[in-house]
This record gives sequence, C-alpha cells and structure tokens, in this order.
Amino acid sequence: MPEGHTIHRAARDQRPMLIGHVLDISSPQGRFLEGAERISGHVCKAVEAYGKHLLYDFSNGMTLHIHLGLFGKFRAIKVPADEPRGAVRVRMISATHVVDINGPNTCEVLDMSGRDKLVARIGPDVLRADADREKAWKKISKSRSAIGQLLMDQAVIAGIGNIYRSEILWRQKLHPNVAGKDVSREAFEQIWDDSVALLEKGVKHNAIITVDGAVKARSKYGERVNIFNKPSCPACASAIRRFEIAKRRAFACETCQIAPEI
DNA sequence: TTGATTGTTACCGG
DNA sequence: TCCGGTAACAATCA
Repeated sequence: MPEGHTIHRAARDQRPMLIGHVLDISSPQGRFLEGAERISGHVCKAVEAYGKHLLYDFSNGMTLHIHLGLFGKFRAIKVPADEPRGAVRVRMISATHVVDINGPNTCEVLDMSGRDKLVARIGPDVLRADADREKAWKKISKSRSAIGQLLMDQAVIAGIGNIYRSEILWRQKLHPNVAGKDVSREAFEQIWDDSVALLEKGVKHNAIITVDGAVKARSKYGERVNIFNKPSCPACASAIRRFEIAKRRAFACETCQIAPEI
C-alpha cells in the first residue's frame, strides 16, 4: 500500500465509501475525538481535498478535518470489520464500510467558521479546478525565499510534497536554491502545469511517478522517480547532489539544473 | 533501542 | 512583515 502523499490524493477516489450515513464515530484507542458527537449519526454529504487536507462535510454543517501528515493512513474495509490494527485514532462506520484512520497529523471536528478559516489559509491547490494560480505567482515572484522552499509552503501552492519538489524542479531544469523572485513567469507556468500533470498521474496510479513513460512502480514505496534518493542524473549521468532545505531532504543535478548566482 | 520517514505548526530572533 | 531556525508531534519499521 503506497503511503503519504498519494494516499491523500487517493482519498478522492474513496469518496463512495465515505459518503453517506455515518452510523458511528469511535476512538478505539480511547483518545477522544473532540466534537465526535456532532458528526456521529449524521450524513457525510461530500469529501473535499484542499492540498493535503481532507474535509468530510456533514449535512448538519460540521466537518471532519483530516491531515495524514507523514505517518497517517486510511484503512477501508467492508463490514463486518475486524479489530482495529495499531493505533487507530478514529473509526468511521457506515452501513457498508468501516474506515480506520491511523496516525493522522490532524484529526478534528470543525464548524463552518473553522472550515472557512482553514480553507482560507491554504494556498491554491494545483489539483483543484477552482485553483487561482495567480495567487501563487504573486507570492513566489515577490519572495526572496528559494523556490525549493516555496514549493513546499502549502500557503503558497498546495499539494506538492518533498518528492515532487525535487522531481518537478529537475524536470524544469531549475535549481531549488533559485530565489522565488528570480523565477520567470514562464518557468512558473511550467512548474504549475507539470505539477498538475504529475499529481493527476499520482492520483490515477496511487503512486508517485515522475518518469515520463513509466507506469508501473517497482520500489517498495510504489514510486518511480528521476533523482529523489538517486545517485546519478538520468539525463547527464552526473552525481546528484544531496542537501537539506528546512530539514527536509533535497536533491538536484547541478549540471542540468542551473544554480543561482551567488 | 535508535534513527529515519512522501508533513505541519508554534514560537522566537533578526 | 518576512524569513530562517528549532522543537514538537504523529506511527511504524529496519
């Protein structure tokens, strides 16, 4: 089962399992989900994703907000369900399915006001039809921060994670350390369009695939990538440089990706 | 037992 | 206000 980012996206495909009358919400591990009683027994009418945030909207105006973070996982099974595996934080029970959520970064019940505040602070999501890419361009083109930093800032542009960051910048021949303000409009447009294409592909295959033409994922994480955690550049065979951006692993081919002027 | 991990927020200081 | 740095948290596995 692929993990992390693709799971967030795959959750969109899990809509049918989660829409409908939620008979019960329980916390098998005993950790109380604050506000659980406000959604238990109500109808989940829609599931929306804003970046990596998932919003389960209930017909009484309440929303279950889930963010899986690094470790979170969904496990969806048909009834009758077996015992929860591991540290299940919330078990959502419908007439036909049970969804267990383990290890989410965020797991909370929001009212409409809380939901609005959340959505307002999330930047444009490359996978949403209503995304306003101009908002992302305004922030990037004014920022002294590195583009590698900005692509991971979910308030700037939502949906891109650590693997996609390295892969997208490599595909656009742009070095992660280039300042946002030094990124051309044309390069930004290409980054945005490529992000859409790659993340849509990720949703479709439930795996991170950034190599053109590749479909099947071979590695244990179900990914197929060009430079992330790779020793050499598939284009020029140069060694891939490893470094850190804000304590996260970053990769770049300094032959193919133009380094910033110091 | 330790370290690493596809993420995020809070807080502080410059 | 912006930006970088640090700590904290989440669960699991090698």
